[in-house]
Amino acid sequence: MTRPRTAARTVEHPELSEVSLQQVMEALADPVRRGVVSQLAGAGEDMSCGRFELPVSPSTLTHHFGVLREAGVIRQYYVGATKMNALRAEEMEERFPGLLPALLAASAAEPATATATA
Amino acid sequence: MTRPRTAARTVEHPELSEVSLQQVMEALADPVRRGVVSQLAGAGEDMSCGRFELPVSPSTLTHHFGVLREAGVIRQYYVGATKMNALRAEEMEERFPGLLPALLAASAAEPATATATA
DNA sequence: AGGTGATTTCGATGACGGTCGTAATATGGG
DNA sequence: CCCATATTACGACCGTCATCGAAATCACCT
Repeated sequence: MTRPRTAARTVEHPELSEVSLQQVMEALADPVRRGVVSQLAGAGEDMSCGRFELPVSPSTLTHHFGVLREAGVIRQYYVGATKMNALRAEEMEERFPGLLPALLAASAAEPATATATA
Repeated sequence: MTRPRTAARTVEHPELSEVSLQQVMEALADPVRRGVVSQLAGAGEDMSCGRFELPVSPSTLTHHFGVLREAGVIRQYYVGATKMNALRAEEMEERFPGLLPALLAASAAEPATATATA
C-alpha cells in the first residue's frame, strides 16, 4: 500500500464547450496532428501512441497528442503501460458541426501529407 | 502614353486545384484572417481592403490578404485606387466541401474573436 | 528484483510568422 | 500638376512552436 499498484493514471480533458475555435484550428493546422486525426479516423478504433506512422520522434509525438487533447480533439486514457487515443468525433460534431468531417474528407483525398513515416 | 493611364493592375491567383489543404488550414488558423473571411461572408458583397474592422495595422492587413489570396480563399481585384476582396466560396466548396461553411458557422456562433477593432 | 518496452519530461535549438513603422507607388480629383 | 487617399514594399523585431536527444518514469513479465 505504499504505492498504489494500479494507479490508473488519469488524464485531464477539457469540456468541448470550453475549447475555442481558435484552439481547434491551431491544433488542426499542423500536418502531423492532422495525420494523427486522419489515422485515428481511418483505423476506426482507438490507437496506442506507438502505432501511429508519422515522421517525427516519439517525444515530438507526445507533444502533438497534448495539443490535440487540450483542443478537445482526442481523448486519451491509459491501458496498462500504453496510452490509447480516441477521436472525440461526436462531441466535436456537436461543438463544431461539419468541421471534422470536412477535414477528414479533404485529408483522405490528399494522401500526400505527413501521413507516412517513410 | 508614357505610362499606361489605366494600368488595370492585375493580381495573381492560384487555381484551387493547386492549393493544398495545408495551405488553407494555415491561412484559416489565424484569427485575423478568419475575421476577414467572416466579415466578407457576413457582408454578402465584395469589400475594399479599408472597410474591414480588424485590430491590426494596414500593412499587416495587406500581409493577411496576401496569405488568403495565395491559399485561394479570396480573390482580389483593383477598382480604381481601391482593392476589392471577394470570397471564393463556390470554388472552395468544390475543392474542400463543407470546410468554409463549417468555419463560418463556428465563427458566427463565437463572436468574441478578432472581429472588431475596438 | 530485474529487465524490457512504452511514454514522458526537460531543456535547447532553430525556424517561421505576425506585427509594426516608414517610405514608396498608384489613382482620382481639383 | 499637385494633393489626398489607398495600398504596398521593405526591413526589423519578437514571440511562439515544432523538433530533437537524453534521462526519467511507469507498467508488465519472468
